[in-house]
Amino acid sequence: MFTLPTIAHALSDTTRLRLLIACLDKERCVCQLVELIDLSNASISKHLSTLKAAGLLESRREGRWVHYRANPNPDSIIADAYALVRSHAMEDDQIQADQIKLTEIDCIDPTELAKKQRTASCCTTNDCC
Amino acid sequence: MFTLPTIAHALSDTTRLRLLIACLDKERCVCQLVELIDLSNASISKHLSTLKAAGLLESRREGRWVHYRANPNPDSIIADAYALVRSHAMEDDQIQADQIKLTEIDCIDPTELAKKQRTASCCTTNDCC
DNA sequence: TTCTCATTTTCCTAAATGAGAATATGAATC
DNA sequence: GATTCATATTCTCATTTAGGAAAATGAGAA
Repeated sequence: MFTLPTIAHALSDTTRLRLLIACLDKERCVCQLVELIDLSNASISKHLSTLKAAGLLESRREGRWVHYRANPNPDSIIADAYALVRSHAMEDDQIQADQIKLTEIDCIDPTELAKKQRTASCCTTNDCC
Repeated sequence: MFTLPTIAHALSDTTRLRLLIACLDKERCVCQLVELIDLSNASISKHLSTLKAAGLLESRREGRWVHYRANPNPDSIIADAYALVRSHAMEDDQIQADQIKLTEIDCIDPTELAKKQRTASCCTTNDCC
């Protein structure tokens, strides 16, 4: 089904690795992941679809929101990929910072996140508008 | 030491995966690997250096020949990568064909291989010269 | 139906990557 | 020392990829 080169390619990008880890133990909606990672929603969406195509994430639509999570009943190769990630990526500084930020994001109503992202679309770095 | 994204990137290319598997259980010189895979020695050499930089292969020079092999005392992350490869890449058709071809290559004197590659440098596909 | 909105897709650009030809390197042999 | 030879590196070109802006999609709300 899923091949090692495809899975390895999905894991070879640090942004994708961060996204996967963010969804390993908890379902996340796209706006939460955009909040975690400082990239456009278009980029996040493309990375998520790469992870999904590799079999590392699955998605579920709920109204206007789409939630991503790790596969709870993975193939053997996917399970081994998860194990590799859990064993050898969690001690990374960026990943640990992400874990902290995710606990903060969990405290915010996703509707608030989405609204913030909507209004900040014209200027992401400075708060001009 | 070696990071998951770097290792995953090395494994994400099928040519590199074939090279790694060819060197998993047996040391191979570059001319044997060029014989296995229909690419220029420049390309093979670059892929090998990528694998080496990721910690997946090590090299040993013996006179004019350079031999590559998997690390016999790997870090935990490298060992897990080897295990992933052994568990989930060996059933691939191309890999199995490689295994057969490698047994044939093992029967040929490397000096013969090198000579053949030297003379065939101008036309790899057809035997015009 | 029309509007709003979260997400995805399309389109484009800039940077990265894979490939081979030509050249360089490092080591044996003459 | 000059030459030969196995491999590595450099250079260039074609293809792929990451990124954002803008348009499209799909679903609830008015």
